[in-house]
Amino acid sequence: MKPETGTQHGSSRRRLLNAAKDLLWRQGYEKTSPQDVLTLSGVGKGSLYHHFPGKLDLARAALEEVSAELTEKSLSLLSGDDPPLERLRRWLMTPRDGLMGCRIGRLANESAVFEAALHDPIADYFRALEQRVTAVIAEAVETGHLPDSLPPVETARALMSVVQGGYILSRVHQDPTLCTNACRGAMAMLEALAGSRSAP
Amino acid sequence: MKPETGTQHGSSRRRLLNAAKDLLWRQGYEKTSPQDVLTLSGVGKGSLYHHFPGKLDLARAALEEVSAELTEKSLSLLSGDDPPLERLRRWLMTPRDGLMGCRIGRLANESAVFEAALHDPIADYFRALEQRVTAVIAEAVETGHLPDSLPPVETARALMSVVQGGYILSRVHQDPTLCTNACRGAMAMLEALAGSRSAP
DNA sequence: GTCTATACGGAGATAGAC
DNA sequence: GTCTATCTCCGTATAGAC
Repeated sequence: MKPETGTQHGSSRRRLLNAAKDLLWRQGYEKTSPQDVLTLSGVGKGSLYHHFPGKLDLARAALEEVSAELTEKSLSLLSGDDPPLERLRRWLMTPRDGLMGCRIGRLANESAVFEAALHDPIADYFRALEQRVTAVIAEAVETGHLPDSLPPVETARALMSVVQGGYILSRVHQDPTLCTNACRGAMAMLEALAGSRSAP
Repeated sequence: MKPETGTQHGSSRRRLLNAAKDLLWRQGYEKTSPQDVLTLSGVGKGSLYHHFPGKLDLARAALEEVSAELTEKSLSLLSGDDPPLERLRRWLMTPRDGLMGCRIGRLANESAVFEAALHDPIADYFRALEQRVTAVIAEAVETGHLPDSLPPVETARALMSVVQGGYILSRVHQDPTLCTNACRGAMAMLEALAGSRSAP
């Protein structure tokens, strides 16, 4: 295991990355200044520009780590020997901090993301997640757990959107339960679809 | 009709508001500088601070207009004499510019929104929309167009989240069709639920 | 009401000592 | 490698002339 996990321990490079990951989550890219990262990490300005060419490169390195972590966690939730609907529920209903937002999706509206180097780690996460969710839905359809009128890819995108949009509802109303609530609504739809499957 | 609609026409106050509405949509609040607004509107700095105490107040006034416009448009799409599912479809599948994002929801992740004066117009829109979508879903359930295992509020929040999250998918992959795609997925779920209703 | 000129702080980065 | 001092530019706002 790596002992260099906290914001205040490990090499300067590691502390910068950990601080950047934290601040990118809490404030986003544009709102996070190099000074913020230095203050949180307890590192001097010289170290930052020694290890990274600039703010953008630090953010990219941080986001690559976040993307990998999130991908592993999400795919893990969607894996297992249990029925596909159960796996979907485990992913959809996993506890989320609605007020913080998705560590990756949170950045979607920043210009830097739209144009520059931050795009890749962000898109990678969404791509990997979409593939897996689509596969699980397809499996549910094939095994008769969901009606075959459901298009797997579109349905997967709808479910991913529920999660991302749920964060937005939580932020807008400053109510951490709304994200979970939206996911529960989507889960209710899936269950109703599963229930209806065995009728005819 | 009001002739003062464009960015380059009307009084200075109106031009400032129109420019601010445009830039808040395209860049968000934090990224938009007073100078940006002045350049786009063709107005001088003095006029801005004559009509508004500062950037925040200008943004709030602009967002109040956007919120009202969006509320009227959305509620209108959800109104009519046709069946509730048809109204839901009209709202869900209305054309959207995925790359631009929701003019209101786009701001959810900005700190200023979380803490300050911009909160009210944003929350107002989401509140009004949620009420209406919930009502239409409840009507669909009561009239037998959707199964009564669907909780109307949670389902409404899920559908609103699909729209908001769809914008995020579009932004992340820089593909304007993904937002529509996610909405289509949600619509497919609703239709499958409606279809299953008449079976037993 | 509208403009230009000016002020001040902080963002982002560099220089160079240690 | 890490630090402090320094630099430049821009975001935000004020002052005061017209």
